[in-house]
Amino acid sequence: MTRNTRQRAAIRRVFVTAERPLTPQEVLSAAKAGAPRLGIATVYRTIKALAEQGEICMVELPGEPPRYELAGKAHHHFFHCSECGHAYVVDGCVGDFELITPEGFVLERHEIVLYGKCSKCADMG
Amino acid sequence: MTRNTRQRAAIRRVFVTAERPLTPQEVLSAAKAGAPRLGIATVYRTIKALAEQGEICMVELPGEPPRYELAGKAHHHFFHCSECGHAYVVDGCVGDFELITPEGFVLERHEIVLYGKCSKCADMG
DNA sequence: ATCTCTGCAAATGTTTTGCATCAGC
DNA sequence: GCTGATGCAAAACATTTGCAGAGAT
Repeated sequence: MTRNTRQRAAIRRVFVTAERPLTPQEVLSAAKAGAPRLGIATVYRTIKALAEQGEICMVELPGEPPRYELAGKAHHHFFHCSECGHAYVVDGCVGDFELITPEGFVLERHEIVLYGKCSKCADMG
Repeated sequence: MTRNTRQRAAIRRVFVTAERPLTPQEVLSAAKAGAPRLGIATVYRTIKALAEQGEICMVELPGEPPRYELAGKAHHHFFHCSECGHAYVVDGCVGDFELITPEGFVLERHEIVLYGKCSKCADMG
């Protein structure tokens, strides 16, 4: 990750302007605007490198391929639209999860995933 | 799904006795006790059929392959042990998720996933 | 000019499918 | 004996890796 190539610049720009976590395929499509001959292998390699440097982080939702977003955001979760399939950021958090943690288990982290229709898809339906 | 074969009986028995959701590979290993020449393709096909009939249901956790468990249980979530990788059932639920649902979004369903160490792994560490 | 990065294509790992054979009914 | 179910092997699909050549410094 030492050289500043056209491909990497394009991929970084995609993450900076994205409003939701993106799959590698979405990154490829979007970054091709700035680097037409970009290949999927380069996307995977660059994502891996950016994640290792802590610039982006992985977002995993149940039954979905990994997505990636800029790192350093406040604690948040996601709303997964059953219509368009996009994952939207949901700020904040509710619930005391220690209450349902079984005896003897050590709770370190939690994830909440909301499902339903996003405002766009709810309007259309 | 009309014939009652040795393989299907073995796979059904595995789900009935399981205390946590199982991956297809885990089902294969466990069911081989009752059907030695069982192949992974049969496991996948039988799981699909049992799920379509509503006997079992799919459990998807972030970044994990699908697991399956007997259907018809009360509302519950899962605790995913970062040490042994098993998914444990967590009964009940906390939090009012409407509170964090964005304006205009329609909330239909939610998932909570807890992460940390299960009692066995916590004892050893 | 050097040496990293890229794109292609082949390898990998998981799930699905085709097909000849086996076995429930 | 029919016909659905099985096991094997090949196909499909997403991700990773090898390698020769392109390009940043």
